[in-house]
Amino acid sequence: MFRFPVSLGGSHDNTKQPQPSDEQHHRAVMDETGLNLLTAHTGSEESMVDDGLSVDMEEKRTKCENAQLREELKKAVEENQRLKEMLSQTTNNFNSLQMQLVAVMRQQEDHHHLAKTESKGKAIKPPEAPEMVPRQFIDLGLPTAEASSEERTTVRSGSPPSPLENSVLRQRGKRILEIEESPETESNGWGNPNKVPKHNASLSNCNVIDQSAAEATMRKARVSVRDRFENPTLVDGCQWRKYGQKMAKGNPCPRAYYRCTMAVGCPVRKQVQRCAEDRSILITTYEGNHNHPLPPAAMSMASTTTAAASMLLSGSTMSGQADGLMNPTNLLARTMLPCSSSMATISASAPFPTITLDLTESAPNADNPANNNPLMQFSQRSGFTELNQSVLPQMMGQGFYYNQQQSRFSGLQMPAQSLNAGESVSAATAAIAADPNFAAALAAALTSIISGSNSHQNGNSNNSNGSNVTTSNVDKRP
DNA sequence: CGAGTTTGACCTGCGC
DNA sequence: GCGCAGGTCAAACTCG
Repeated sequence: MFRFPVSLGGSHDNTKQPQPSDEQHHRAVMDETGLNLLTAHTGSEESMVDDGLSVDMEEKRTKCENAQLREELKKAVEENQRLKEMLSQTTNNFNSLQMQLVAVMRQQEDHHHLAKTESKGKAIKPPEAPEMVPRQFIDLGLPTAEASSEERTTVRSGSPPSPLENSVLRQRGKRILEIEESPETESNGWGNPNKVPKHNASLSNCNVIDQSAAEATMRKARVSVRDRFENPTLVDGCQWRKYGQKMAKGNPCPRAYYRCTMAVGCPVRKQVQRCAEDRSILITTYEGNHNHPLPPAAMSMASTTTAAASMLLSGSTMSGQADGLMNPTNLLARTMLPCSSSMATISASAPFPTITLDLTESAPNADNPANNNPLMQFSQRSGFTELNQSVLPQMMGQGFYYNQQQSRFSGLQMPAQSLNAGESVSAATAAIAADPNFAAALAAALTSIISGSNSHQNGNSNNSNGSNVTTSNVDKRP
């Protein structure tokens, strides 16, 4: 069984182990805001006031502290060892899955080639249905009716290949992605969304228009996070570069604009502004999806915000696609809502659909750092077991990079209140399977858990790992 | 010297 | 059409 005991709740750690990055976090907060915010007291150093104890007493205390530190170190080493084992096992599973994928793709390719060869003898070739399996699984580009997978890849706007995609292509001997920077991409890469070429609308292909609209919608969807700026959760682990600052109307504090610089062409931007009413509150608004894997430190926030964005969109687009249960974002749409009344609000009146995650309010169990992360809250509030508490956040954080690109829009219209644990687990399994990295290992683990603990499972076939490879082809890519 | 920040100018959308 | 506000660009500047 796979267990991921790593807490992704931002930089919080249940074990309260020494965190040398705390100071960096706070400095980063200050840098990020560009607002010269004061940093909070970072040290946990205790008062060293002489209380009159004798030297012996102090020595005893020092020894005691040393023992405690050694104990913590020992625990950390054990934890590290466990993580290493898990990593190697996961890597093995990933490799095997990848090999299977390549085999399937080669089969498909051969089949396709064969069909083409046969059709060459005929004057008119009947329209072919797109190859669904490979694209659904690996092609993160927007599917068009006539574009081949290679074409779709090149159309993509400035997004570097995913590791999986790249590796597959490497194995196919095609390094397409290295030459994918089209002139349009160059000119638009960072381009102002407002500067999206208008001639696009004149393209004859309606799909292109739909895609543009879909992209625009997704691009405009925002997730706003309110948090006190001393909360390191806001330091999301990504690298940001400030590209502008502006005074916003109605707020004496300037708004700073940042873009993600962790990968060339990453479309994610964020705005940081202090709350006008309470200047100790930072409002960070994220926009867009990362096109690169995120560092662990960034997983928590990124998964939270992108999940919220996806939730927002899946609830607003109402596409009615049949892939609802296969979409991990729907899982969040279904799981976050029931518990999000106090921490997440959706604004329909805003210029762009925006969901606000308010992390300033402490949860009842305030001593639990996980409460700062809505996803953690979800996993706890929804009655998930230890498995879910450990696996789900990890899976979400790890998987969203791919998941966002595979299924942007989905149409799950299931009332949030109807969610039950069984469905959650089913959806969780689907979500896991949508992530190429962890599909094999985690889906197997979850399935075994489900079959063991959820005898009342409703028998929904969507929860099985077998069908997950054919995830939605509704959307797919920024 | 390169990377990041600052800041005024510019562009675009929207309401009137 | 005009003005306003939000958002972005890019040259100048700063910093390590």
